[in-house]
Amino acid sequence: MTKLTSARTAHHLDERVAPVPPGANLSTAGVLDPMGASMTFARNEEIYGEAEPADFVYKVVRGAVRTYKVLNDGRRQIGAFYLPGDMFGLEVGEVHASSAEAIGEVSVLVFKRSAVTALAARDTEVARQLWDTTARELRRAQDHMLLLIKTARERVASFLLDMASRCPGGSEFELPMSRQDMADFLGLTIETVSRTITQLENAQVIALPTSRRIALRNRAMLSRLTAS
Amino acid sequence: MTKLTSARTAHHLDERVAPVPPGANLSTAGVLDPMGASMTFARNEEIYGEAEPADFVYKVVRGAVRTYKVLNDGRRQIGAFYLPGDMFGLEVGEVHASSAEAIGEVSVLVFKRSAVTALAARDTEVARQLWDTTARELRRAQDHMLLLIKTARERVASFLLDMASRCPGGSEFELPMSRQDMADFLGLTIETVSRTITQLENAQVIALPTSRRIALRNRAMLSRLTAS
DNA sequence: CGACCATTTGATATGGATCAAGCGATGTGG
DNA sequence: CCACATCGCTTGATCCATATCAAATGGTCG
Repeated sequence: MTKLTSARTAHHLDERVAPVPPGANLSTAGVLDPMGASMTFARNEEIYGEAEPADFVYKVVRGAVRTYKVLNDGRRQIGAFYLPGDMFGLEVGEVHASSAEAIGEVSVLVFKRSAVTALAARDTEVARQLWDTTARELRRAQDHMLLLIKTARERVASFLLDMASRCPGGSEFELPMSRQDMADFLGLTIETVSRTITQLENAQVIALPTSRRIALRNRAMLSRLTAS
Repeated sequence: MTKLTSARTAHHLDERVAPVPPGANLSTAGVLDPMGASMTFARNEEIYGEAEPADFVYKVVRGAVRTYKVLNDGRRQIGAFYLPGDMFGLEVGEVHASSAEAIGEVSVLVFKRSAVTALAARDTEVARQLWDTTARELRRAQDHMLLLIKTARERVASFLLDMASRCPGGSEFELPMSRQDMADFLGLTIETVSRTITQLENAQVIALPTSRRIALRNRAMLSRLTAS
């Protein structure tokens, strides 16, 4: 795992974050999107920190984001990766449960949480969608727990299939994150991740046009290696 | 980990599950409780299965419940233990994300999900509480992920402190679950759990009046062993 | 008492971590 | 344009925490 010593950067949102009108909704269509302020973050820049006030909610427009928690000695667990179209940073409590960082250059839409929850108080449908967003995160977290009891090969196989389904490009796609990020997501070391990927390549299950680019060669086999 | 071959029992709720009147709420005070039907389950009895329709929501009255998921080869990950006062089985989607079983003899209150969500559609406060319940589960799951990257000793220490805070009796309490359940919750084997507990006992950090009964002797040390 | 089940303890094996070095791509300054 | 530092990734050698296999112990209930 990585040992982090953490540097902290703060961001202050200007007043361009408009109030949200009644009647809007949060669906994938992004009806809310025009209400959000656009912001960009540099590679490895912190978007928010764990336990900081959760005043904003985010939606990825371009790039990728990681959320994570760290133990007192710096071991890091990445809880999730967010890709374009994904929402993150939504909390019910007053503070963020994890930290969030830009993986590469990232642009996001930012919404005032108070505006979103105010809208939910008036519109039942919006309230349901907020709840649904949290429930989806919960299911993801539960699946992640299951992943963390698998073998290294099973974890990597599961991860690659998941990324393949989320990245544009079908069976060939670009990983937005480093091997270290993958390792901290999967609960493995960077060396184990690297070796496992090499094994899969040798077994013709995948190909690696570049180290960040994955081509699925035998999806059925990969699926089998997943342990469901 | 346990290898399960799974036996499946179904339960059918009689018509004593009453509709929920507007104005009630879900707080710990349990204003909703009188609306729930009481049911009991025997040791190891299934309460619901993964992917079954999530028509009911439950609240533990007496005993303890485990929720879990299994891999295709039977490895089991227990997602959570629910003790008296805890709510479980609440889903946003149509089906349960995990299975649930009674650990010992358990009695629960059962609510129709449709009644609860109908209430939420009329009462903003109830809607917020449902969302909050899911968000609390999410935070728990995120903490659980973090636990799964710790060492065996750290996991066991974290677990014992968590149970101590949730069980009545302060620094001496009864574990409701077997070593196997603990192992499947912690992502360890039963042998490793047992040995680790023995180590903690030898180090005078805890005492074991019986194998199921834990007395915390040095909470500060246990806390330190937690790795935060 | 005797059977059964949960738990502990012991001996050994192993998957993944750790420590260490090499390699290739990218960028920088001379 | 090239020497060379840097960074991300891979590969190799060894170690160790935890799993696995096996057996003993202890508590519970008929």
